[in-house]
Amino acid sequence: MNLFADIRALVLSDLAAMVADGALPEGLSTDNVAVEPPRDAAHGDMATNAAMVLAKPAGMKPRDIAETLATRLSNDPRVTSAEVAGPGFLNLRLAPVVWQGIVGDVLAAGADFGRSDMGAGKRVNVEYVSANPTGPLHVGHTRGAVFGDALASLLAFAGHDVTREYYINDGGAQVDVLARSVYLRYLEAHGQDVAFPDGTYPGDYLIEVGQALKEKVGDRFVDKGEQFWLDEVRDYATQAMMDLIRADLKALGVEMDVFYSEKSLYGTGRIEAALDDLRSKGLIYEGVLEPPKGKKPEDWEPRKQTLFKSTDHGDDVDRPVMKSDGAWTYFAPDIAYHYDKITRQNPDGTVGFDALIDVFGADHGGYVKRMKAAVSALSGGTVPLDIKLTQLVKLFKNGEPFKMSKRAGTFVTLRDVVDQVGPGVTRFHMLTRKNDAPLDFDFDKVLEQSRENPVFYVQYAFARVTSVLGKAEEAGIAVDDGTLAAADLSKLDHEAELALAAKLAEWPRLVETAARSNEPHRIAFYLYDLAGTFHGLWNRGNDVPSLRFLQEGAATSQAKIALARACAVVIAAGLGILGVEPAKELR
RNA sequence: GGUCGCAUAGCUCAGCUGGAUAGAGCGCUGCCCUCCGAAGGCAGAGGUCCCAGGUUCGAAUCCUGGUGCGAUCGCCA
Repeated sequence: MNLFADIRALVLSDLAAMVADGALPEGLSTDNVAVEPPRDAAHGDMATNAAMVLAKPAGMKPRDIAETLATRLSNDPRVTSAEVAGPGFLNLRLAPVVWQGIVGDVLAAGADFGRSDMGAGKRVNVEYVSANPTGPLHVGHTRGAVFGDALASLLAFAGHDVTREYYINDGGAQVDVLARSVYLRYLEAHGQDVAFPDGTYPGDYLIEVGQALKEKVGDRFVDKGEQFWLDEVRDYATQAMMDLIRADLKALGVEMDVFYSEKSLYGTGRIEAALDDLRSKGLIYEGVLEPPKGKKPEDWEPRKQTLFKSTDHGDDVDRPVMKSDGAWTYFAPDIAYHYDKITRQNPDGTVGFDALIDVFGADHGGYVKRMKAAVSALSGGTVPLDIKLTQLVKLFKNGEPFKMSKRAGTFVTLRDVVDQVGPGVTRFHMLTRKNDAPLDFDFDKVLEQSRENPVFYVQYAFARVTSVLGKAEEAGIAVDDGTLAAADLSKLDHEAELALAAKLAEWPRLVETAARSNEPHRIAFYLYDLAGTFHGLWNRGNDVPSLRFLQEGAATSQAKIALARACAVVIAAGLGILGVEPAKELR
């Protein structure tokens, strides 16, 4: 199904034949032989570097290898020409029937076109969002949520067995702060005048939580010491916040497989177990850390702490797992959590995951090395952990920067964004940048209907196809996918039509490269590119009537419409990975 | 000071894990609708891929050292 892989296989089999003939020495590695689309389409449809890769180990001139290989490749019916170019590139041109076949392939496979078994069922855990349960999700979380979700879908599409997971930070001091803040709102609900001192959360979203708490417990906690209510209020508040966050995620179309509680690690011996594992490897010790180089913190003083020897696994300094007062640092439960990911008993009897991915905000960048060190140590280096950082989202309104301030109550929540522009636009736009590049989000521009706006441009292509299908049906032409797949695709003989089919042929390959690098944004860019090619063909129909999708005869129409429909199928598949609903019409 | 990330056209950004003459959108210049598929399309100008070395058939891409911007740096998660 992946045309590039097919042609690569052809190249490899011809190389093997050359070895059998004595035209090449035995034992050459062909791992680096690539078959790729050439950067410049004028060079042909595909190019291979085989001759250049093999020249040195074979002790031969690249052009000599290329000449022989070219002759062999030309014998394949799919190849219409094979030319040696430059230092030893081999440029291939493929027969129209190959491209026409792609259209049939797409229609036959439908939404599964491009699905890959590259992942070979490997179990991958993608952890994302993991926002503190202290309030609604804001824009920053939104980007992480969109990115993680699209990445998870991408990996699943590429043949991985994916688990989407959210780590609830319900064990640290911040949920105590939450509890105290809710308690204040609770007193307020009882008619008391309350002030919110520094270190509490004054957000309005807690008002109704305080109200609800009042309805639940009455005046039982009023004017009582913290020891009487903290645990219960904390549990109640955390629960309420997680409900809020779940609803936020749902509004965005994100659904997690697992919510994992940090709190569940405490008092159950699981943190101790994880650290024992490290201790047994000689990686836990008591010690005093050096002060940070350069500017010394004002209040720095040497302290003896329990440390994890993360420097043995690539970190720069060892990291504390226990504070000087004997309490765990935040790092300790994180270690235990990742230990759980590695050793977890799965329902199907397997243990743990083959690979872990964490999606963090950029402000957690300093945390990457120690987390990788921990996973490397715990798994004995067998489970790779990739950590993707998502950069800042800069908000704009009408081109003007939109300042956020938690204190002034002008911070923008996920709900604000989704309610204003919709989940689809939000998701697509958030994926129009690499994860490690800052992202501009302009509330007005993302809704603009122009080529400048990739979301619109891609949706518009899909809508145009839908419109063509509708017109065809009105004209009495059958356009169901089965009929279209069986159409006489040899009628697609124009260079512009074949170019569009060739663009479709890139999709399976793109899925694999995007998945390999954990970069879902590539899907968005591809879709924009594909939409551009489609719109280009559509517009050439203005000047060249034979390029229009609706033609006089039903048979010709069906062939042309098959191409359009194939575009729509791939667009829908791509949007599906991004979590965006294709639009049948635009208003 | 350490660490991580980023640096590509006037602007915003891609660049398919090392390939050929580095791409797209916006902006700019010039074309294309009395109607039939123009919320669009075609063509053109525009580049020291931050700098200096290195690796090799070949570097925007990999390595080393710089420069600039951002994030972060032991009892906050």
